[in-house]
Amino acid sequence: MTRENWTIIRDTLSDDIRSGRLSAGDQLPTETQLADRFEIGRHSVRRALESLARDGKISIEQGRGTFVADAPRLTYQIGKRTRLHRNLIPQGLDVTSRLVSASRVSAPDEVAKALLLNSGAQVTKSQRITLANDLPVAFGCVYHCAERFPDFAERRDVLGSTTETYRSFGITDYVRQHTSIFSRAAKPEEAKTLKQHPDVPVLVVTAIDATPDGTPISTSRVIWSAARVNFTMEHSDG
Amino acid sequence: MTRENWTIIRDTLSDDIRSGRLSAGDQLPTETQLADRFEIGRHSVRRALESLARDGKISIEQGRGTFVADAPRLTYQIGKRTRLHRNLIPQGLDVTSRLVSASRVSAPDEVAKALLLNSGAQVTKSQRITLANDLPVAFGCVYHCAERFPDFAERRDVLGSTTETYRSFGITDYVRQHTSIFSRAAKPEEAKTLKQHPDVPVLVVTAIDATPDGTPISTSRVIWSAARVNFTMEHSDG
DNA sequence: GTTCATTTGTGCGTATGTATA
DNA sequence: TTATACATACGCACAAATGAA
Repeated sequence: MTRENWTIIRDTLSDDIRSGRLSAGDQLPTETQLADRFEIGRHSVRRALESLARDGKISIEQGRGTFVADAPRLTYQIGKRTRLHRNLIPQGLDVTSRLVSASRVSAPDEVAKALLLNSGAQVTKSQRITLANDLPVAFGCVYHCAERFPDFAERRDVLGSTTETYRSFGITDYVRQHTSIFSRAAKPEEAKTLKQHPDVPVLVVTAIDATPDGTPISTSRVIWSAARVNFTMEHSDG
Repeated sequence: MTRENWTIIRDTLSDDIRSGRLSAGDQLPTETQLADRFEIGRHSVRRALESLARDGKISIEQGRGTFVADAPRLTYQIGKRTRLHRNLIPQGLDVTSRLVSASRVSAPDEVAKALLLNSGAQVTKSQRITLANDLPVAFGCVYHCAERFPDFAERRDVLGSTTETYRSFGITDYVRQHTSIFSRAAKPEEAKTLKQHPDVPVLVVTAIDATPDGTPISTSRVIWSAARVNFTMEHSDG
């Protein structure tokens, strides 16, 4: 079994990145240059680059070039008290979360079920995107019961934190009740939103938050870049 | 922006599978036949098939052909009391777990740290593979302190369950203390072990189990097929 | 056990489209 | 507008794995 051509260049570049011969943000040679240097076809070069892009090691940008990725994989802790900012800021990342759109819709079946509402009840839908050091890492939407939280998205945008927003509705504490995670290929729009290569998969995280007595107050569905996140869970009470 | 060729065949086949026009286990036309039928090149066909394989919808086997996947995505519940069999049997899947190898090694740094042992302490390493309906879904290894659990792997193999094995060591209860999950591309051997297409990513799950008083008793590192699993977590105490 | 047809895997050359600066 | 660099696409050849004759 002889070594395949494309794995040679993949491993060479991968080593160059790990060892620091290529550092974050550096531009790689063009595909044609790599093909010439390694004396292989451009198809093989592209295959190697795709493989590296899928692992988040490089970023391929049409018309510009190929660059060593500069975003470290961030750790996101899921737990009973999942809080975005407490979670990500300690890693030295500049984390921001931006409201993309807010609307009022009749609840899709899964949402109604999660929030214990009648099928088709009115809910608010807030779409948000989360960036770490200006690079998107996740985006998705949160649903709230429209009757109880009529202007959740707007208040959240003004107050700057989910915890504060709930407080403004008289809810002093809330906990994560349920989380599910699975992996799938990214849709083209998702790859674009996350500014990642179309072949990088995404992790779909569905969650339900509730008040401490167990009443569900929100459900969310967030698409994470699989190459840029690492989930951890502590199963104690914290 | 016109539609790309390869996405047409991907979506056509994907629809055929969803609608039941192609059912589990069916053999797809050969790549050449598909290229002829859709009047596109074989490269585009292969690209579409790879995309479907990455999502676990089909299984591509060199020398045999391409088949509609017949394994449903299983749900694995992670929680304070994670138990393999209680977890997977209710889904109507025939779940088996087989010991691949057992050995005694000096603990790698991460293992020593997780088990609160001195660096280089002796630990037992059991490698196991888990199958659902005879198809591999995960494989990995569990480490135990060699002093406290000298023959864990062998006892586990005889007794048939982890819970029973711990009981034989005088431990009547244990809980999941910590879990972490991230996604990466599969290594070629991993793809082979999981009998999956080389481009399907894997989810790496690292965990620490402990007695209820918080003393760690084992740490594990399990590679899951990203296309065949869906993790869920309940954050209550159960 | 060997040979052979079948089917997927790897690889190269080439042409053209599209995004970026 | 132009040049550059990545994206899509086709055709062809040969390698490697499988299974049946």
